[in-house]
Amino acid sequence: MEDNKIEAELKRKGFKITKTRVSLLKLFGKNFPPFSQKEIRNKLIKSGLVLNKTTIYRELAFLANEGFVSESDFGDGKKRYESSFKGHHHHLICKECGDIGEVVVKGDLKSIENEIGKRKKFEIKSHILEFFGICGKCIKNN
Amino acid sequence: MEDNKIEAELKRKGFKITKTRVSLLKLFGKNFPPFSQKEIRNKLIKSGLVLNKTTIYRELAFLANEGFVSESDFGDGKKRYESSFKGHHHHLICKECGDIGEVVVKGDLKSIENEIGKRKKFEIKSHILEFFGICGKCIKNN
DNA sequence: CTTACTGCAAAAAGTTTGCACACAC
DNA sequence: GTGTGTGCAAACTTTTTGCAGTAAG
Repeated sequence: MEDNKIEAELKRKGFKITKTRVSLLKLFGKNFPPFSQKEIRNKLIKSGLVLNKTTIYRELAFLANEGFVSESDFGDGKKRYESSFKGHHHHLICKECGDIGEVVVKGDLKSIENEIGKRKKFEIKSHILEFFGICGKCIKNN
Repeated sequence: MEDNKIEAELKRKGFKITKTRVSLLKLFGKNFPPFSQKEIRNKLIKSGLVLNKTTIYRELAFLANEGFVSESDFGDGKKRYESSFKGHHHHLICKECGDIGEVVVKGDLKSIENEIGKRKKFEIKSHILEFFGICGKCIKNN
């Protein structure tokens, strides 16, 4: 979805087009990895914007609620945010250099979930799945 | 592994058998779900022990480091700890009642990892995988 | 008696809240 | 002008650190 369409939808719902909102949507448009509030804020500051961290937290929560942003968690005590329009994917987190890659897990996971659902009588609605290891670059450098 | 063997191994390595250590190992022996530091501490307090939270954090980190405890994260801002001797498994977290079930995901995940490793040139060492949804009990009650 | 372990208080680090003010429309 | 959005300070939650004192062996 392009930014204009997003803005139109927000307007239609009675929300306003503010500089925070626009700058975040723009940032997320640029093929952004899942970044923390702090990283996002620093990016914005570098581009000349001054925004309070509270504002960023609130706006990220808002955009997540509206379905434009998705949250992820790598188990290191902070939330990460990225565009929802990338489609459902998981991450490859390099323990050596911290680099974050994306990976789409093919149908297999769905079938795992179906099997578990039946076996455990549990209706699975969502999941967290992240992979940790060593990226190609770091394997070479060893 | 029984507690006596664990204690023997710890002793061999020059560590001491303290009341904190013993009480945690006992607690984890009893088919315990992944609990947070606070929950663990409350359990211990109910059983008559008084332990400082710092001590518990430190001991959990120690036991995790020694391989007796494993950590998990459900993306809600706190770590959870359970016995390593349950074997590798994942969790079914009910969004309705908070109940935590366990599930062993069969070989499929390994083959997914192998496929991703080749496709992405990434050496996968570990993963986080947790499922969220509605448990059988809560489905009935709706 | 040695050194691993513990408790306490304080600090970090991430996130949330309350309230007065500002800005979009 | 109305209601959404923002900034600031302060609170809250989880986790970590420093250091003096305790206890296991």
